[in-house]
Amino acid sequence: MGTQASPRGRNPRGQGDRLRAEIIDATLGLLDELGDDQALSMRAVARAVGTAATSVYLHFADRDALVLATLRHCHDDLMRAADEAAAGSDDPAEQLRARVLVLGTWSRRHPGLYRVMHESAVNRRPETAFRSEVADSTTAAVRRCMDAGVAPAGDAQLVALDLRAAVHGAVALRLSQPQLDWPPLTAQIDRFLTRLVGLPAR
Amino acid sequence: MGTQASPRGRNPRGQGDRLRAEIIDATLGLLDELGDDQALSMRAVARAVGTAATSVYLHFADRDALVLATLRHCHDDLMRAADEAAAGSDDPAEQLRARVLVLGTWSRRHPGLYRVMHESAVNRRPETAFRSEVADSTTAAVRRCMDAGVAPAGDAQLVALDLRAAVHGAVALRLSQPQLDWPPLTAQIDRFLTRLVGLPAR
DNA sequence: ATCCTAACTGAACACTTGTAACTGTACGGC
DNA sequence: GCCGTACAGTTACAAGTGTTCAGTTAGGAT
Repeated sequence: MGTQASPRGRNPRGQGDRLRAEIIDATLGLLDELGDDQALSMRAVARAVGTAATSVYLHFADRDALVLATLRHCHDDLMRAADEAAAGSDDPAEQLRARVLVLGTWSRRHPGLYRVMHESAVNRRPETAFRSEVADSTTAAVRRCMDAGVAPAGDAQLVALDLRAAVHGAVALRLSQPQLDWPPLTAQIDRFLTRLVGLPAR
Repeated sequence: MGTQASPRGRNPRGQGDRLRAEIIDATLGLLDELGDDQALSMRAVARAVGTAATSVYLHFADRDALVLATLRHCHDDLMRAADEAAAGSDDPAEQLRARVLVLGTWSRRHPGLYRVMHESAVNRRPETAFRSEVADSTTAAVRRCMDAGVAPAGDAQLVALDLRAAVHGAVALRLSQPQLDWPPLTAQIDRFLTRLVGLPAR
């Protein structure tokens, strides 16, 4: 329980940011366990890092700032994963599929973090505008499919919204009731790609 | 702020359960405001009812029991609304549509409660098995569409799951970022009914 | 008028929380 | 040798939490 890290030594002069990185890292872990940003306590973060509770305030103004910074970190990681997955193919359809599947695999690897990113009250604050990047990249991928003719022409933004909603719903249902046994997510996502976007069946 | 109800008088002899109903009612209101069952405090409930904090324990063993009872109440209300809506038509397609639309309108009327019902950690407990009733009723409605020939035959359970996921996703996205302006939910649900279930376009 | 008991209350325990104010400590330059 | 400063820890406070326990009231039966 008392996941007290080894008594950390002080950082050398120029590297005061090292503690900052450790704090964000610990916060990522805690948020993933908790699945709720409101349940995160500064003291728990400090305990996990092995530092004094007040030392967190040297790098983050308050709890909200810490959560926000951590979620931004999280978001960048998710975006990078999506971009990397899409880079594996030249086919726009495969790129869209890869991009969407990343959401599924990422949510399985970091269930709590996925929940915090999508359900937390922080999303209602303007500082989390970065979240729209994921939406925009999906819309762009859908549009490329239409332009390439692998998907019927249409309102890319609306189609992308339908796809995002469906995929998020599929993921969210699985996260909220993990004790049930769900049919494979990948097949469900493929159905969404076929029926909502109009990609050819695999 | 101090939503202190009028100093309530004691209930007559046989009607001790009246306080129980008032407590559940207050809890419904608080959970809808908070959108998170972990943020609910027994003292806040007591304040809202206008009673002593300890009196809550006369009717509920602990906080979890109170939340569970409240969610069960909530669920019954949702099911009744869906059944009533479906009773308005004889066409299985219209019945399915009405049933699904109820989820949308209910979520708009009780955003916080919808979130608690779908996102709360209580869902991972076996006592919330009643949640599957909503899923089952949707599956049955889909199957009736297939049997009546208004939807192409197929795996009703799988189709219903796709539909539920999509609708829940559409609702959840809107709830988690209400500051964005979303296209109409009804039209989106109709697209889902057409493309995922195969109902004729309206 | 008495008593029983259902219905309810107040005070208290043993915490946890965010955060401000203060107090060190060791390293690099002088 | 000295000292400023970047980096950190200690102490403390006021507020809040779930829950328990020992009462206290009042309505109905005797």
